[in-house]
Amino acid sequence: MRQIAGEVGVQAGALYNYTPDKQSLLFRLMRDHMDGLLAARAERGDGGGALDRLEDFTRFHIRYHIERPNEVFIAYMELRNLEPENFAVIERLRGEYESELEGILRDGVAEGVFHLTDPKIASLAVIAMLTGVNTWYRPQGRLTLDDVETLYWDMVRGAVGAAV
Amino acid sequence: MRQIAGEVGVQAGALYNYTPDKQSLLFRLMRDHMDGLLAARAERGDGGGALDRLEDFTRFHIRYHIERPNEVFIAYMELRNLEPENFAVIERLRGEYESELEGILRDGVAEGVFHLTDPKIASLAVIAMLTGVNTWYRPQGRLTLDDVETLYWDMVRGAVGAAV
DNA sequence: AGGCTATATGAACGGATGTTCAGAAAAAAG
DNA sequence: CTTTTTTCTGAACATCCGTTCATATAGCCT
Repeated sequence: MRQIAGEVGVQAGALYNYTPDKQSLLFRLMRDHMDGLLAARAERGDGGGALDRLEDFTRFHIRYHIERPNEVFIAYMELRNLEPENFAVIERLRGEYESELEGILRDGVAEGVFHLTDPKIASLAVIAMLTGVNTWYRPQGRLTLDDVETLYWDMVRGAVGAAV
Repeated sequence: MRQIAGEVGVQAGALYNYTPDKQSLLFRLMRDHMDGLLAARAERGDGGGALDRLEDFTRFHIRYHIERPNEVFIAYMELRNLEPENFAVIERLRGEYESELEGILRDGVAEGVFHLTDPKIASLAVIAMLTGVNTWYRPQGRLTLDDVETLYWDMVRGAVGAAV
């Protein structure tokens, strides 16, 4: 708390005009992040075939997460510091987001364009793969964000068994 | 330290007969984990074509990590608590492991069995995907470890552009 | 200008942390 | 059994942490 206050340019006590305690601050940070993610995702049109929707999801996920490295870092590293009740809320939101992808995968299987025996597991695998970009991507690196999106889209398309 | 001592059944001070300080304890834990991982990996035969070697890597990675959830958890969550010098050592070991996979992918591209424009990125993507199993797998779940291995192998094979 | 509300300070609190160390206890060696 | 070595205890240390609160400051309204 003293560190946060320091970066804001204020004493630690002053923070308690804005949050009842540290746990609430962390929770609101993480819930706002998930709300923002779900809202931004909802803005994307969900029309078209499963293949197009999966490509859109892939590019969206990478871009949204890369643009918010701090939130993403906290969302993953501080999960264990949430009180059980707060943890449950965040996990539910995360589940909602995963269901978005799972729905696309199921539709694609139904369309016959994806070949997956377990869309639920596949959605977790794809999200893990995509979120992994945050651990190595550097804006000044050799790849543009567009390059990265395309590379990952190729891999995701293959992973779900879509034709080349 | 008091918590660790408690689980061992000893007072905190006694731990300092076995480690000079907390940082060394964490570092040794993580280095031993990486050493073990590399050693276990080295024991696997590296003969055969790239496709077989990739399948072996996939199954090996999932199984080795699932059998050591605590070490893996610490290896990921406590990275930021390593002093720079120690961090560099762990990162180098991790790089060694990633290079194993990258080598397989490069060989597969050379053989014409994989279709990847960037084997380095692909290796990171595959490892992220595989390690993700640790976040959801539960031994009493609906899938056996063998099921999981096979599901992921199907996805990995597709992701690297291998023929079905 | 004066009063009111919102916000900030700075010291203090109780408790947790990593670490040290003199002395007790336990184990090994003779 | 006695001595020596290894291991453990229990208290103490300095420092850090989240949080509270009386007091001071700042901004706004009339």
